[in-house]
Amino acid sequence: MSNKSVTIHELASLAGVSIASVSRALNGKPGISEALRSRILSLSEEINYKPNVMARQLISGKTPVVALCMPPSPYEFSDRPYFVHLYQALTLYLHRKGLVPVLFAYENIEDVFSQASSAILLGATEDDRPEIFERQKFPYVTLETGVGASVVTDEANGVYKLTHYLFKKGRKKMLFLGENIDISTSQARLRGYRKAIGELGLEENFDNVSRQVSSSLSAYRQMIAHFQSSEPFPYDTVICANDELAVGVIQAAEDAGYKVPEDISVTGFDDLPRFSNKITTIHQDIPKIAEAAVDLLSEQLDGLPPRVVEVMTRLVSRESA
Amino acid sequence: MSNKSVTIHELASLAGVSIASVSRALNGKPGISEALRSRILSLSEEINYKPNVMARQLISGKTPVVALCMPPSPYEFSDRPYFVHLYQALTLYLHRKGLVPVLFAYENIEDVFSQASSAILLGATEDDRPEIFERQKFPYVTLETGVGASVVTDEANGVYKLTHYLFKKGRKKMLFLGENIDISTSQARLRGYRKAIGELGLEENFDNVSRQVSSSLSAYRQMIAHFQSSEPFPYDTVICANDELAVGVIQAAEDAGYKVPEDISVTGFDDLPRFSNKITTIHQDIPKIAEAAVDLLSEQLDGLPPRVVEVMTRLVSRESA
DNA sequence: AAAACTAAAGTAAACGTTTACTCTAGTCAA
DNA sequence: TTGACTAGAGTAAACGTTTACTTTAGTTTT
Repeated sequence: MSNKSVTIHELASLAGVSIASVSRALNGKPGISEALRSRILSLSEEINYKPNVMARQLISGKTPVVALCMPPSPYEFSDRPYFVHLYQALTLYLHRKGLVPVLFAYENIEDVFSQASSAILLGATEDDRPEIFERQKFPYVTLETGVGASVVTDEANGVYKLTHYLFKKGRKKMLFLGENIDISTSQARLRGYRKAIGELGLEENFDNVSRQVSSSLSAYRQMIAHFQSSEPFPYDTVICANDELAVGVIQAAEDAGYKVPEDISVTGFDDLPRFSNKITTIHQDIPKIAEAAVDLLSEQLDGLPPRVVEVMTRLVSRESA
Repeated sequence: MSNKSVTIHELASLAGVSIASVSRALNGKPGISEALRSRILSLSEEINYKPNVMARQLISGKTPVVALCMPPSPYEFSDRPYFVHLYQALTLYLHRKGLVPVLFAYENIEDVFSQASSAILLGATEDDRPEIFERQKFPYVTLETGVGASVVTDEANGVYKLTHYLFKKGRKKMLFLGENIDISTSQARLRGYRKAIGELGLEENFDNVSRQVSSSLSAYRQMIAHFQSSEPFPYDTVICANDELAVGVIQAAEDAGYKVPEDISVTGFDDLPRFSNKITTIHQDIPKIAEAAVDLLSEQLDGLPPRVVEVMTRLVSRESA
């Protein structure tokens, strides 16, 4: 475990060639035989050579700034805890790759082109940012869109498994509570619920919390209204599209005199640390998502064709269901 | 407006000295006369010389990573919209100074020492992170603590002015609604209220929302309870310690049949874009705060003595009061 | 007044790459 | 067979700093 990292010179002398050849091999530049190129590439792999980012920057004259483009503010909130965790993981992996993260608000999208050299788009499932980037031929990666270079999670499958799990636990009357159901990530979650409900032959019920400044508060008010209008409450389970909604639902249920999970089971989605001690939810592997996004971005910068990476979710059973 | 930025060579030849002398002058290194040093410094200022960050990094062998340390999660929420806006502004200014931002969760504080070379501590008014950093002699800047290198805002004065403003508008029975009143930033806001109330000879009333997963929801429930226990509501104004609380209070008031601002005036604090169309609030100049924090950090890295910078707040009058 | 020291300045190497330019040897056309 | 061409390799300059080392000249010591 040497502290000093290996340089292009060492790699070159190990391969018995000049540093120019190594550089050409590594960067896919012409002027080198395929035989030598692949020999250098595998040797580089073997001794775990990582090009020094600063030397590269110095010669190219620019810092590789990656714009972390936050979601449209009122639509999907940029400060949803899920996104904040993602910002954190992304900055870490970007830094490890020698890329410099800068956060950009949705409103400042035009600045991205002048101030950054690539971008990761968060919460871009519905807006037209991908088109703008496409038109500018600006390298970018999206999350959850599934087109171009994109990281997606098997959200639908997560809810699907959850619904089956709840059924096995004896739940029969399940309500799906979505938020901003017109955006595709909400729809994916709903789709998973629908598929399971169909297979189980149960009645399908869903309710949509309209976008508001506070998800928890909106869910709370909606559920309170529910409890007041129909007594007793006709469902034994509320499947929420995210953890914040679940928090509001649980609070509402308790305020209305119901016991969770005895009277009503409540589930979330995301498994955010803030709530993680209580809620049965579907875990998002945020570090893995971030890592995949950064890898895809590197590939974009290397001119490789875009691809879609899928990250799996995992059911986490806790006390709310 | 030349595109190419000026290098140390040009500066040196303009001054008629060698680049070594320039470097020494700029970095406060010994081996140069005071006369020459100040001449170079002022010339450098004049032609707006900015040292190339990448060359510096290359020679020093390390990237200047700045840890953006998020607040303790359950205590002050790392995803409070105020902080998210701050992250954004901070990454921008750090990048402009050639520093690389990486977000760190409160839990990962130990990683900071191995992965970063300086830090900005957000929401560090109560926890012991400053002490840890002090002990490690690790360069850092805090927000709102007022000790060491720190950016503070005149929060108390903001609420003070707001209270006077409301009084002028004819309001007499004002309730202050704080959140986590044991943390110093909440206390500063309360202090401003108290001072004004004392001067005006009014009755002092304050209520504290205990920390919960959702500020808006907690405020909402607390106000609903208020409305139910005492009818009619004994206050004509609710001064909230932040915008999120105000959202909950306004919603609660409307649900309880009160009109805002006719029956009850409600004010916030922070002036976050998400709410900015409606709420009378106290504006925080987030870009200026971020810039000041980054400047202080640079000074720390240059070995300058720590100082406290104060950023002013501004009353923004809108329709909720 | 010469030797020894020292402060202030300059010179050049180094950091780890990329790339323009040069060299070599093999291939091809005439 | 020779000259022109070319693919594949090497050499060295460049990017903009910092810093170890050297030089210069002024000051002190004896």
